[in-house]
Amino acid sequence: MKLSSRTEYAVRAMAELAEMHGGGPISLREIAARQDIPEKYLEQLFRQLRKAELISGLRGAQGGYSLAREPCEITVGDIMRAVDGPIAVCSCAAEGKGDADCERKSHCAAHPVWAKLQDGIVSILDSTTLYDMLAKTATQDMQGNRGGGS
Amino acid sequence: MKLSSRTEYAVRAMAELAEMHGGGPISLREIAARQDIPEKYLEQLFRQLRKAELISGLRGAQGGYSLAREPCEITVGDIMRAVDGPIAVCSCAAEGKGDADCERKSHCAAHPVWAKLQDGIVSILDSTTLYDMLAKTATQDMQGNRGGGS
DNA sequence: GCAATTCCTACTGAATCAGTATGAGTTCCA
DNA sequence: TGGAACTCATACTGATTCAGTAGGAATTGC
Ligand code: FES
Ligand code: FES
Repeated sequence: MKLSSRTEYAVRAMAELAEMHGGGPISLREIAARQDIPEKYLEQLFRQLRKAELISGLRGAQGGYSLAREPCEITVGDIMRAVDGPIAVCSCAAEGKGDADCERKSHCAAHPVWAKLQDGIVSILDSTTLYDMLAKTATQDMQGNRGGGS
Repeated sequence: MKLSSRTEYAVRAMAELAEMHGGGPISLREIAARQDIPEKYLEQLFRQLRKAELISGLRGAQGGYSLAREPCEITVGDIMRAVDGPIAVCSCAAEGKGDADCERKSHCAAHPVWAKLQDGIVSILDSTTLYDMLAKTATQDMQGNRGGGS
């Protein structure tokens, strides 16, 4: 029940890209440096993001990457699926599997729970766009919960 | 973003135990057989569930396991934490970590998303009890979606 | 033409995970 | 009283996945 580093990195990098949206393309190197992500690793992720048509790359000197759509049109779920494949809480409750799931499913007490969990996760991920993310970091007061309780 | 087999097995086994709740203790072997889970593996999980005081074991011949509380008092979250440790969507957003998290957190655009996700997951897991699970499998009509496509 | 950059494949070392093996301690029953 | 049926505990292993690296080809601006 944990996010992969691919997802964590990819989302952070995309947020960075969204923040710069509108200007020219930004080099992978710059993003990697600003977010402290291994360059070569991020390169791999960007290739997948590009294949998913979330970003577009511009080769050559002065090249770089930029968003392929508006920030409000890219969700965290999109990013996650691009780098990690379909979202699946467990093999018995994955998205995009019409019928050929677990044979046990019909009489399994656990299945409705996994389905509900899957649904909850997907709906959060799919309803949060890059735009939302930036907006939230700007109005940072709701997160300002510091001062450890004893 | 996937459940461990520990969790999947443990929840299924606990559901089995809940179904039998009220009668005498049930042997691990029987549960393992009915749910098709490797015996020795399940034994390991049961030891953890016992330490977490979710079940209690009775040794010797005719011994076995039984729930240590009522089914409505045991949540899926309890089971999960018992076998897999604290629930943490990522290291930056784990439960029970007051302050010493990621240093990046305060200006990280991704963090609110992880926090929300974490929160959503935990609230589903903590609000579903074994009792709820059994009730849902009883009224199985909402799940009765069969008949292969094409 | 050369420097900066994206694009692509393959590899590796480490960590985690699922599952086994083995044996000791306990209790019921014949 | 002995043994069968259990739980309890620890340690090990093999497989798989994951995070990260290496090396190089193709493209473009200056
Ligand atoms: S084991 Fe597959 S649905 Fe429960
Ligand atoms: S990287 Fe830790 S909160 Fe975003």
